[in-house]
Amino acid sequence: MLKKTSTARIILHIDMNSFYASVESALNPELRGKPLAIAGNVEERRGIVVTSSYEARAKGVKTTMPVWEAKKYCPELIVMPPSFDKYRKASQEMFDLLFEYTDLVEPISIDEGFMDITDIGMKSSPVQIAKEIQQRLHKEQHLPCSIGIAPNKFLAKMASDMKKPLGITILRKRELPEKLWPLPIEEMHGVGKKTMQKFHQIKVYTIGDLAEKDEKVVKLHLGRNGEKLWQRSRGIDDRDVDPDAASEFKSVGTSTTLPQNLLRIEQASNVLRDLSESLEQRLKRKNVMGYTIQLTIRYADRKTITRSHTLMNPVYKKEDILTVAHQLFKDHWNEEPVRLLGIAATQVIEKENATLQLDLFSYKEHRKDERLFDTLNDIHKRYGNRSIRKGIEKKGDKKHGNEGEIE
DNA sequence: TCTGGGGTCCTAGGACCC
DNA sequence: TCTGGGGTCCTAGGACCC
Repeated sequence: MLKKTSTARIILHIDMNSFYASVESALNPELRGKPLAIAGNVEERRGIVVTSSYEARAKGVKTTMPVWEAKKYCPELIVMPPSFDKYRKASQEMFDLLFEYTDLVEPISIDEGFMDITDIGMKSSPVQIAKEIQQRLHKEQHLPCSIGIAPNKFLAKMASDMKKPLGITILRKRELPEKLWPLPIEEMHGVGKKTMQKFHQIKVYTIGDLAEKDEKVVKLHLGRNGEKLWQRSRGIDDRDVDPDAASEFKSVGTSTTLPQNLLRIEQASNVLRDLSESLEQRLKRKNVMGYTIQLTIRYADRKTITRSHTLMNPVYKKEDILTVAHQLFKDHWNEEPVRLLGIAATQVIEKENATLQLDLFSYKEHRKDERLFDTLNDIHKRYGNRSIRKGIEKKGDKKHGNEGEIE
């Protein structure tokens, strides 16, 4: 009997085309066939194109382009603000359809995901399955997608990119020299501007150049990331399709580019209050709490700093978030004009688990020192995390030694 | 008077513990 | 007399992706 690990896998990468624009067109047929862009606050400076229809792209409209520039290329451009609730709903329906085929679906973002169809390819071929999925998404939900079929995630992802919109591309290992290797190195998933420059320095301009390079040379110049990319360029990628991977949030954050640069602490306080409120809403909806609050400040020159503080107990309430964020701002703002402010909760934990751990913690610590229930008040007084712990340990030692310990 | 907002992962140093 | 070595947590920044 063959070992399961030695069996070649069949992985699909489903990539929705111009997702936000497609959802708008699906819901409003009058938009179909027209140049459409989804963009943020059009009046203000943050108005940039998030997604555009293929009709708009044909005129030169590109993602991240400011709206005024996009309109220069395409005066008849229809510009709509994003409606994330609609997109989330459409995304849910899209993934529901994928889950009809297998449980091995891993959502990667709102508009793309992997499927492992190794074990369902008996009755029909992988291409037939991909075609059926593509046609059903198109007919039932009016949403176009491209699909890549390959023996691993990396190649499936590269394959789905090769033909858009509504493409289906198979990428077999033996086809790498003619299909993958001629591509410029910056088209490789995981290679951005900086990594591209590093590759150019060692005369790597295509994915094929990388595949043929000595692994040691690549490692020397690019470290572990280089090693990983070298493997990928040769079609090696063992990562599993993990349906649970995306369900565990690691951080939740919210940020805003200000209409005008901000100069006074009172202005910052108002913005931070709004951000804290918005973050509370989002944490509530996801049913999570965070141990660490992180503040982001972007200055007028776009230099960006992050400062964070980890708490003894996870928080989600806007008052608690604001207290920490405000303190971080006071401690670290260099008084130069601020372009953007953001607050994120990291070290995130599900609320039920948090409550459970809080109870255990409280029980355990309560026996040592009642004052622990005032953790957040302590933060008001600008206690650091460590000083709180230290203070309590000392007190506990004096009072009862270690007798309060459960473990 | 370009360049949003949501994330993830990785690295690296210092503190601290054993 | 000279300072190990492994492990974890916290913090900050960088790179990348959609």
